Amino acid sequence: MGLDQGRRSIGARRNPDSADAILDAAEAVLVEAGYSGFSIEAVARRARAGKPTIYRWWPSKAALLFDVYQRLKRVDHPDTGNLEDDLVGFLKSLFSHWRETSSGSTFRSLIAEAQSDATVAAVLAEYTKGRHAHTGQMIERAKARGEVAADIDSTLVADLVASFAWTHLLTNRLDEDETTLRKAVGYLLKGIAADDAGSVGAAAVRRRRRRVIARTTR
Amino acid sequence: MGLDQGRRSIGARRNPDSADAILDAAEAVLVEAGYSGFSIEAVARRARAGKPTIYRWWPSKAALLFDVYQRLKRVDHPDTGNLEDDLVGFLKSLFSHWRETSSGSTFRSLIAEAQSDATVAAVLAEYTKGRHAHTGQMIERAKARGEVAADIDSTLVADLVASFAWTHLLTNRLDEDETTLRKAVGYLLKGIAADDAGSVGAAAVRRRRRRVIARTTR
DNA sequence: CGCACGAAACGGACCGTTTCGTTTCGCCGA
DNA sequence: TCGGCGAAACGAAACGGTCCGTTTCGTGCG
Repeated sequence: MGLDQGRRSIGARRNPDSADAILDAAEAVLVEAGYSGFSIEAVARRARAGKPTIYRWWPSKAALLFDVYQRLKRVDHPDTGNLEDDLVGFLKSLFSHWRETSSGSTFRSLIAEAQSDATVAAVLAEYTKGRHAHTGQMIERAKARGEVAADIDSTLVADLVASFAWTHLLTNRLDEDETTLRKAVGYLLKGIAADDAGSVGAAAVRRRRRRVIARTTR
Repeated sequence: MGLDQGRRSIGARRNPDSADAILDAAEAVLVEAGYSGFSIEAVARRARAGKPTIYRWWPSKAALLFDVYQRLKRVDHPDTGNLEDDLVGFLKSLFSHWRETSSGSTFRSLIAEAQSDATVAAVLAEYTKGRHAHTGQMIERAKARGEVAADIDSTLVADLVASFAWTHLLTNRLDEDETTLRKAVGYLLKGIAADDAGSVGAAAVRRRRRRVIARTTR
């Protein structure tokens, strides 16, 4: 299910060039004019496309934003064998991706849009649920290694991590330095650590950690 | 400093009835039509007021929202002598206040508005900084009691708690049950606990806790 | 022919501002 | 103390402008 459900799919022969031009233009407008300047008319002007063409394929502004975001999305969910490094790495990757591509503004706009459109809110909720699953897996892996207590609610922990990320995005604090990130993750991690993995053992775990090639999710 | 800085202040004799009617109308419109239906024209119609009257006193939609919010704001920062209860109580109070008054929709709208208006973002940032101070004091009190480790960054912890609250507001999850709240707070708390206040000692602390009349901040 | 396209124009909503004529209120002089 | 005058805030209406989402047109391509 998605925001673009309204698109005609039977017998449609959409012009791919046109669609790309529109997505390119949407991205450009968002970067140059910001969310407040992001209108279908502006995108159409920029893409030298007609408004009906946009409306034919994207039922709403949010659907267009969503496609722009998904075209850009590329975030690491590292697997280093150590949860702290995994989480800090994930957040660093996410923040820099949000900062350095138009993906940050796009996602901010989507969240803002969701505040006035229940449909967008629903799609965004489902989407983030899927995202949380990836983070949850990082925590489950740590649980399997005995790094994290077995009775920990990994969904809730993933939610806490995501909350941290969202708030930093929304309040324009994506430039947070690694020290602060590590401190925040550290507080949380100590709170969910397995009882036999005290602060002494943690150093041992870190020494033991495998360096695994980061997995990149689409 | 505020969003309403533009108001005339010298020799102004604003009609208080009119101002109240406008704030009442703004609140009503927000509740009945939601953020997407919240327009200056709609508020003016509802208040049987002229648009210029609104623009005379509030330079922007956000300034009006901000005044509506501040008129409603009333959240407990409890002091029970136990940080977990303080934080859970604070969150419960905040969530129910957001849920049961128009204050939640108003704050959501403000956050959304901040995504497209840098001025609003700045004011909101300063406002939340002030709010965080209250939460920070709860943590500092716990630090003084020896409940929390001395080297903990209470600002960062307050930030984490606020992130949790914001995200729940923005994703329409203000109905979170106390168990989940307590679990989330618990994870964080164990992470920042003083070393000599292990999970065994925590129960003792809880038994020892003072029940203090909750302080209500404006 | 069928269909997607760009362009143009539609009615409608809201923006922020300007121009009206009216009402309210503070001040000041009688 | 009281009456009146002027300033200021008011509601209503209308302005030009932008954007909405839709409709209509002529064009071009398969």
